[in-house]
Parts: sequence; structure tokens; C-alpha cells
Amino acid sequence: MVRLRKQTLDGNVETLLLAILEAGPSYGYAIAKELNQRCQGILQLGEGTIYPVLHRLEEKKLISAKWRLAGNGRERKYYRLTARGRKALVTNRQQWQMLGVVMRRVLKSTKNLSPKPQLKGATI
Amino acid sequence: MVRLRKQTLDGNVETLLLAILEAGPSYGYAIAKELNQRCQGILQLGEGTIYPVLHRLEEKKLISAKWRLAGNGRERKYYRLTARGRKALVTNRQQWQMLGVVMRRVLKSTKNLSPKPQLKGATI
DNA sequence: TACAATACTATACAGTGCAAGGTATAATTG
DNA sequence: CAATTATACCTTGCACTGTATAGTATTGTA
Repeated sequence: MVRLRKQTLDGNVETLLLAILEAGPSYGYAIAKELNQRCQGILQLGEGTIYPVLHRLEEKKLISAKWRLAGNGRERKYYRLTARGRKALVTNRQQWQMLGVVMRRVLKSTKNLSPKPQLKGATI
Repeated sequence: MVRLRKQTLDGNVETLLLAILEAGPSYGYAIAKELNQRCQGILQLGEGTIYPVLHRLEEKKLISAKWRLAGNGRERKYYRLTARGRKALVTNRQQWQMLGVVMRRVLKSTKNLSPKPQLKGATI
């Protein structure tokens, strides 16, 4: 599997988790499954990644947690988006879009400049 | 100016610098100017960001440096892409594309699920 | 004379992903 | 019954990266 490197993903895991919770409350284990299934072959996030991020999001009050007993007799910690979390998600989407603009502006334009240095003007 | 946050940009500055050097050798101060001009209103990288990154890239042998005296009597440290740097840039572009796939896959699909919970079936 | 622009450097901090290791219960398989 | 797998959570500590801060030195301009 061609994996996404840490550095590339950096700063976006929070956004991904918020986005998944946007669809409705869920818990860590399920979120991991969901995410990894959706990004099969590209991304594989372990629990060591997801749980700490969830805790951070809770600290920042972007999500809130509630323990609940599931049908299978297991305790699950359900998370849901808070109002602040919803706002943050909007911001994060914008940020993501802006990053796209920057990356495209730089990655593309240099590509075109490099093979044929400068054609303008009569000289050459 | 609506700025790109560190976390959003994280892991991509190296790619940006490599991309700019793809067009030909340059030096820190000029790279900064170039980058900031191209991303006016979105991105503003200080020297405290760019120089350390250049040093790291040099350590990793993705770029190589050579001091040269410029016409204005100033010493400039010119950087150029190495073979490894070129390869890294290719990889980074791929990584960037993959991140796009992941983000779109997650950010979009949840958006559609959230407003209207479940319409399939006859109940509701 | 003072200030801006050019040009580079070093140090130290904070945020983030994630590997590694741990606990505990239910369900399945040998 | 024993062993394994799946479920479900947690913590500690490392490495990487962006960047704020501060410092040096030269040239040109007001």
C-alpha cells in the first residue's frame, strides 16, 4: 500500500475526525474503522493516532463525550460535534481550500517555467 | 489577510521550496520574495521559516548550496536541486495528490449525509 | 545620521502524528 | 475448556516541522 506520510497528513487528522462526526455521534473504534474503510489503500490510521486526537478535540471543546452502554454489553465513549466544532470544521474546510490554491499556484507554475526558461522578447 | 495556519501548511513548505528551485537555482531571500509574491493575500512566510527549512533540505541532500558574490557586492548562498531533490519533489507531488483524494473522500461524503439523515425505505 | 532593504544565521518552543505498550470484555474457534 | 480474535479504551514518549525571536552585516536612500 502506498501510504500517506505523516508530514503530508499533518494537521488534517483533526479535520477528518470532525468531518466524520458531522454525520452524527460516534465512538473511537467505529471512527477508525469508518475512516480506514473510506480511505482503503491510501490511509491506515491506528488507534494510537485517533484516541489522542479525540482527547485533544475534547479539550478544545470541539467535541463532547458521553459514555454509554452498547447492546453488546460494552462501554463506548460517544463523541458529538459541539457548536464550536461545527465552526472549526467550516474554518478547516476553508483552510484546506486555501492550501490547495497555494500548492497549485506554486507546484504548477514552476513546472511550466523550468523546461523552457523564457520565450518572451526577440532575443534567444 | 486570512492566513494559512501552521498546521494546515505543515509538511508542505519543503515541497513548496523544492518546487520553486525546480525552475532554477536561487537563494533564500529571493525564494521568500518569490513565494510570498505568488501567494499574496494567503501566505506570508518569514525568514525564520524559510532559512531553517533550507538548512534541513540541505542536510537531507535534497538541495546543495554554493556561496557566490552577487553584482551588488553581497554574498549569496545559492541553492540548487540535487537528483535526490528532484525525486523527492515527484514523490511529494504524488503525496499531495493522495492527500487530496483522502480529504475529498471524507470531507464531501459526510457533508451529504448530515443534513438529511436517511431517506431510503418507506418509513419516516 | 537614521532608516529601510538586502542577506544570512542560530536557538528554542509548540503542535502533531504515531509507534509501542497496556487493560479488559465478548465472541469465536480449535 | 483453552486459545485466539474482535471489540473498545488508554498512556507515554519520540521525531518532525513551522515559526517566533533575536542577532550580524552591508548597501542604498531620505
